[in-house]
Amino acid sequence: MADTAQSPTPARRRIPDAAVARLPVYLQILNALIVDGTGQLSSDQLAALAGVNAAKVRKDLSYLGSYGTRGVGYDVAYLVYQIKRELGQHHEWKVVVVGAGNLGNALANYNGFSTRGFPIAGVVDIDSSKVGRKVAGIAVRHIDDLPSIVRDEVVSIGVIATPPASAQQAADLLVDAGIRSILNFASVVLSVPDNISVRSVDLGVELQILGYYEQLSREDKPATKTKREVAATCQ
Amino acid sequence: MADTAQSPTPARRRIPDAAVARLPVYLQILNALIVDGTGQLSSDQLAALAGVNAAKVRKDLSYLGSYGTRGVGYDVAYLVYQIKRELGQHHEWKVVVVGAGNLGNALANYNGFSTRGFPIAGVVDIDSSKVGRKVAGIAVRHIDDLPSIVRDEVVSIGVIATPPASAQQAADLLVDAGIRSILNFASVVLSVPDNISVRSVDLGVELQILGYYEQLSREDKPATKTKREVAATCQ
DNA sequence: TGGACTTCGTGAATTACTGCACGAACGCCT
DNA sequence: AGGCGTTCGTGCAGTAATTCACGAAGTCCA
Repeated sequence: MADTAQSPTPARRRIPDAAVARLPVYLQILNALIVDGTGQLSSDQLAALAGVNAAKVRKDLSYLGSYGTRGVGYDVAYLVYQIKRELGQHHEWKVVVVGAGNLGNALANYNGFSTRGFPIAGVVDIDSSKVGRKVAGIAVRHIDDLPSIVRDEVVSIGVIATPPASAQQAADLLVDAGIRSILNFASVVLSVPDNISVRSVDLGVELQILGYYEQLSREDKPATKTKREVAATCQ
Repeated sequence: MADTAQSPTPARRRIPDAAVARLPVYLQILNALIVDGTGQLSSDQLAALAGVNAAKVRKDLSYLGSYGTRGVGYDVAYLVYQIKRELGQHHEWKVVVVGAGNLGNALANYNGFSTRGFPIAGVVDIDSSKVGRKVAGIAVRHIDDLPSIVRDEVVSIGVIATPPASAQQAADLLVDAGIRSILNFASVVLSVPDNISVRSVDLGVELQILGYYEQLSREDKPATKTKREVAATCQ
């Protein structure tokens, strides 16, 4: 998925990476269902909502323990509780954003962070002219303050929203400040120590992947279709 | 994967999905090397720069054809040419952005789109008060104009940068307008016909995945380490 | 020219993930 | 209480992806 990522230090206890990546999606769906007042649902229903196979849902959930009821399904609220526990979402993880440009701005203003348990402890930038400016109610601070922000606010995750040329430097500073989990939006491959987790989201890469499949489908259509391919493509 | 993604209609000709996701990364690195004046490089070197295994690099590149020279390595410029060909990057794919909020703004201002062959043909929003405002030199248009923009500008890819509640509606409109590839930044699972490719990037999900591994590493450290896990975690 | 050295390309082995299929457990209804 | 229908949990087979390991093909230099 989302997918472009350096391997996030798979210190795997037991849950497969692929399942870990799906649990937050289930969680998101279940949270929405709670608002709707849904109390129970089956793996079939959840699978439909998540756009995956029902067996996969059951297997993914089974990594958490046996929390379903045969003949009935899963209790939504309880499942939310268990997924949160497994993901470590029972307490908040504070986030610091490096880079107060367009993207940093958008990220700071993005509600999804704080509402999903990742409050923004600070936004820093290397450009002194940006320091002091307010972003989503938070004053931008100078990158030199990074170590003290991380220490004082107990920040766990660093988000890199700098231009590509500064991203490695930002990563180094985050690591020096004691951060061990980095979400990188710059389109460069970061070099970090082995015990640091990095996930990279590169918008350009995502588009290029889409472009590949777009091209593929265009090649397929006009050509005299090979049966196999058509079977896979058509609805 | 960037991970979080609905399967992008794998109408696979031959290249495995996992390799398709890595080719853009290689391309990015190689483009930077051209600027540096590097003419040749080995799979080992490229692997180091991409943070992957050398055998994987060779296998990925072998899907393009046999363009390396034994004993020497790969010609950077030629490799760039071949990867671009395979990814369908020899011509540009136009993009339309739906949603002119914070994220839409950041995306429109993001250089990586146009410089990597994905020029923005338009930005649309449902909110009339935003229509006409300039975003990165482009005037925001009303979402009702979407079909004509897509038709007139020959747009191939739609980017959804709306609030979650409007994302499905945006997807429906994009599909109706003839778009078959969608990059979704809203944190909802979109429901689209089978012949449409969707990739979803959910910032919250990315953080939650990081949170999981962060928690995992914290559990491991203080505990009396199981040898296997330590071997996997330590540098 | 020939031998030493490098590096690619790829079959085969390994590992990870998916999806099926079925037994087990539960609720409901009579 | 017992049988019926539903849905979970999981062993297993199949598929996809990764990694190893080695032969083939090239360069370079004496």
